[in-house]
Amino acid sequence: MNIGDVSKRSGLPAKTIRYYEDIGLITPRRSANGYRAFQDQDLHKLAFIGRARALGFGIEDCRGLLRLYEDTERSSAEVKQIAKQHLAEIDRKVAELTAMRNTLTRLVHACAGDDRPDCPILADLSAPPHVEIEP
Amino acid sequence: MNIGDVSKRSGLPAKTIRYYEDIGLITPRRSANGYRAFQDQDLHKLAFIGRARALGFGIEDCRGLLRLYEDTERSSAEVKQIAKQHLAEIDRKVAELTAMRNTLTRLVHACAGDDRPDCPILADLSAPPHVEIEP
DNA sequence: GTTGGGCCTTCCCGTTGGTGGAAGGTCAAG
DNA sequence: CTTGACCTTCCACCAACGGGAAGGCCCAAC
Repeated sequence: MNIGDVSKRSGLPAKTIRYYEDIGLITPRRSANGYRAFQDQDLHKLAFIGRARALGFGIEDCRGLLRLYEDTERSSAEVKQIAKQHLAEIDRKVAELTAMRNTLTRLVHACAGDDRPDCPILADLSAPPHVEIEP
Repeated sequence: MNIGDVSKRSGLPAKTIRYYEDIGLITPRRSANGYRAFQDQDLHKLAFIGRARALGFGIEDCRGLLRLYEDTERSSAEVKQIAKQHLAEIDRKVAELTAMRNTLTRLVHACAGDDRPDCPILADLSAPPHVEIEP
């Protein structure tokens, strides 16, 4: 398989696949002409990485998961540990975004959005941050 | 005011303030010794940017908001437009993270997390993606 | 006067996870 | 033989800074 085939089958852009080789996630063989010669194993790994990335795992997490995947002596606890940490990070991000969303929603609702210059959004950004104590 | 004072008062790292000057968000004057000489106006702008950044606005949005802030002829509709687009982007990210969170939570719960190698998380990553049907 | 420490300056590299493009080699069809 | 679709490497770029080096400036203490 050439990189184009693998790209189609894995859903990953060829550039990304080359990048993954660069950083040592995969090590495809080479044909005599210098082209990368992918095997099913490589394709499988790339699909694995693609799914891990789709779940938001970082590249180093992917490397760790791949290593555990190939290690039949692994303990599921190691895998779960990585996943739990990532889950915590996601929760952190969701909380951060939700806080932004709350404030922004309030501001957007408070803004008339007409021809006049008066704007609660700019007022909020320019004012010293006033605490929200909404019981 | 030197950069250290402005850093303390605005809560932004000195590095960040220099960066904001680099990209043209602020243009502080210079003292004879080459030090940046900030005025209240600069501090005010930086605080504005800091609050906008805290709401997740990108640098270019900040530039736009700052321009509108200084334009007394603005219409609040322009401001609201930027905020609404940003809000939509936040919603998109929250939805994405929530989808990841759902899958990950299910997988983490399904994984024993013990000494044995059997792991539903790795199984899911290595298998073709199976659809999740939402009721 | 000079030494020390704490500021300040610019400059360049590193981050994350790739994407875009240029310059050039390879291969199969017509 | 040429064309076009592949493939290769290399270099540059994105956001939004952070780290650290090398050097200048300033003020107080000795």
